[in-house]
Amino acid sequence: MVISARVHYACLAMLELSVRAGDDAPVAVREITDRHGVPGPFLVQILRTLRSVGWVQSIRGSQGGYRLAVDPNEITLLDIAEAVGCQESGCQTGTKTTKAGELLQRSWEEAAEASRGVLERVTLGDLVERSRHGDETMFYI
Amino acid sequence: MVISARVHYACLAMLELSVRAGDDAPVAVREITDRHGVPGPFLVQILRTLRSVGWVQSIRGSQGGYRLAVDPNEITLLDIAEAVGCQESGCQTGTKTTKAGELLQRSWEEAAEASRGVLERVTLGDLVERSRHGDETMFYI
DNA sequence: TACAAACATGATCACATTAGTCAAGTATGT
DNA sequence: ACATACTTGACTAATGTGATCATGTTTGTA
Repeated sequence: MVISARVHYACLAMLELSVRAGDDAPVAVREITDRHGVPGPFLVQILRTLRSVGWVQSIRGSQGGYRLAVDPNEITLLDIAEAVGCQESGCQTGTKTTKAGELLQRSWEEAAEASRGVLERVTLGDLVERSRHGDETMFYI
Repeated sequence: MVISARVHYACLAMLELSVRAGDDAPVAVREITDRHGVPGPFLVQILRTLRSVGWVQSIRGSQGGYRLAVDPNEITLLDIAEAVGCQESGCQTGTKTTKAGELLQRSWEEAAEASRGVLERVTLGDLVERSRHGDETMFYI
């Protein structure tokens, strides 16, 4: 599970749209880039992807922008990461299939599963909640 | 935590050297590449790194090769991954420091920590053990 | 209707990393 | 001496990522 800038930006955008889900007016790309310092044209690329999976809706023309098209409680960080494309750490090398190779491969998969497990337990709704309240939770070490 | 081919190969080599730690003769690069199908010159590069951190010893000349220089029970997969260099998924983007950005960053770190946790609980000794016995353990889902 | 705001789309680029190769050199056992 | 095997440094090719640009289309508003 590699968290690229693309994934980070996508989550920032989805989070911003979640926070402003109740607004009448859609959110312009410009507003997101200004607030979070995300490069504009790059964010447009990412929003296109998010639209193609149906999580955001775009409104064209003047006063246009983007709007969340799903329930923030139904979308997890893992969903977003997978949607905008993060390479799985599958590590497909041309190694012969040996016992050692299999054992290692299994460990890599367990590790990947562990991090996926964390990300699939965090929804946009959770983060909106945390950003509004004091955020005293977490760090259950 | 990205598991690159380099990391995979490094672990294969360390595992092979662990299994044959009791042998009199050192293990030639050629033997590892033949057994596991790892590209030779690339493995040499990796072994150089492993030697620089003191985990393997090289014996030059005819009948030379490599030998494990540490206790297999003291080295974990995480150690090896970090030694041969795997990029941390720190995701340092130029985003402004916003509440949303911080919350996300914290999630990325928790996810990375989870996968590191898995890898730091697997030692070379464990894998040697598993490869010798039937390997009925694991898959604690 | 004209215009500006704002999204749509496709092409393109620079850069870093990764995987892998090559060549020339050095050490050592037989 | 000679073959084996490690040493070292430079080098290449492919890939992915982050990012930009130009051009087009839609739509609200004066």
